[in-house]
Amino acid sequence: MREGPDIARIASLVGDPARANMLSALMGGTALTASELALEAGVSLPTASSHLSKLMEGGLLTLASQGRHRYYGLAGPQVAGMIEAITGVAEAVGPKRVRPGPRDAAMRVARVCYDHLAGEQAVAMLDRLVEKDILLRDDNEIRLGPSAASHFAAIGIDVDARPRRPVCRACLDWSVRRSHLAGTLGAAILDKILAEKWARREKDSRAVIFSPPGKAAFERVFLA
Amino acid sequence: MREGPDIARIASLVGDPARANMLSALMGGTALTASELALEAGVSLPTASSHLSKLMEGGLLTLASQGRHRYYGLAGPQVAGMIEAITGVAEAVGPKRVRPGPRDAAMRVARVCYDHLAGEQAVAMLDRLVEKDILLRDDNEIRLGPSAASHFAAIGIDVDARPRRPVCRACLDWSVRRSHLAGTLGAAILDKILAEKWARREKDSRAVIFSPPGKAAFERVFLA
DNA sequence: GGGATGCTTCGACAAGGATCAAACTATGCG
DNA sequence: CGCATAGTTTGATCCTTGTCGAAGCATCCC
Repeated sequence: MREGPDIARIASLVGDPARANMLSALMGGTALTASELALEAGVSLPTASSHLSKLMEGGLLTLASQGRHRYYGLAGPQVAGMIEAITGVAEAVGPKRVRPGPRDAAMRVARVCYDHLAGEQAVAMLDRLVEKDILLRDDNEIRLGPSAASHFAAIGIDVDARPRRPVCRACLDWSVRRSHLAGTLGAAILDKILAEKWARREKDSRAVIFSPPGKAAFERVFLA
Repeated sequence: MREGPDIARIASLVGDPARANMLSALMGGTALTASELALEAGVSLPTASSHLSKLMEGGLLTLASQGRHRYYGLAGPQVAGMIEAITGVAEAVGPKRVRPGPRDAAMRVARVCYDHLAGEQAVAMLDRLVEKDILLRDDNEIRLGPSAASHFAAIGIDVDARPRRPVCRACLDWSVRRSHLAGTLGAAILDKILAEKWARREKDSRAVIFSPPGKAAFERVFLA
């Protein structure tokens, strides 16, 4: 018999369809209320509430009360990474759709992963940043290269002013099956993409749609 | 309601304690028989068999029949990565022991991961072997370098005479969160460590305790 | 062939847990 | 204060699923 971290407990929390849907919905990065999550999961409000308290107790969610609204969000990037990993396996072993829908295709190109960018574009970006030695990659650990501070400062991102979370993190991409950039730097880059209106978020989806000029700008800055 | 990959299905497969124990047992990369897995999970053989067929149907395992033995193994590195991610979350949110016991500390330094060494020592060893180009690492794939055969022959390990399983494999370490060496070579190295009495196994635990001279010898051979 | 071993299937049972309606608490608004 | 909205708790129902004993296949060894 094995001892050690109770992985069955965590996995079974994700293993209920209603809870899985809630967690997927929260992968968009924005915190949601209990009723929104109930709708998202397709269950009644009491049922949703019960699930949410279980997820809270399991440490997978955080709660921010604002008046009579209670906003639930993912507990952190590690939880988001786990959901991505599970999604990847589900995608790989799941029934192959004969024809992936258009939204599906957009998701593969670029999507939000908790608070940063994922998908082909994101994987390409990390590759390029490592290739240019702006970031230094060692296994799953990513560090800033010597030129990182000045490089990101030039595009308005201050890599020093973000103390709490790790600046860089590798996050496995379920569609490409390689790593993309997470951490505060990943979050800051997504912020910039949206702030500059290079891309917009698809309503009710994690897909991120680049406009043609936005795509060009993004590639000039990050893939050049 | 969400559509997309059925993550609840996959997570619920991992979400049963018996199945979770089986999957943890398979994280070493060694394929195991149904009876071994039943023992590992602490359930009867019929129960184990039922779980195994579910895991197979879910695409999480592969099966290799050899005569009347049927060896179950993880379906691939992606599945292993998912287990690792779940383990990481479980570790993070799990009950914080007020004071990690001495055995816990020992486990972090060195432990058995089915048939090879894991923990800080093992991660350091793989790093060093790659640094010296004895092993060639490419993301999660590890191959023998040109000098590998002679290097290991010098310490009594024949890297050629082990056909069945892959010689090298990266195995993610849950305590260090980086890779260590699995595969037949990893197994052979652990054998040597125990045969030379550099270390002993703690009773009823996975911890591996080095004696002071044993530690020095290990470091001389593998970390120099 | 016959017996032993490894494993799966069948059948029955028990337990856990997901679900919702209804009642209850809390916050906001006028 | 009174009413509306957001959310949780309680209780009852029902169904899924994990569990093991016994029997059934398959493979190996003598």
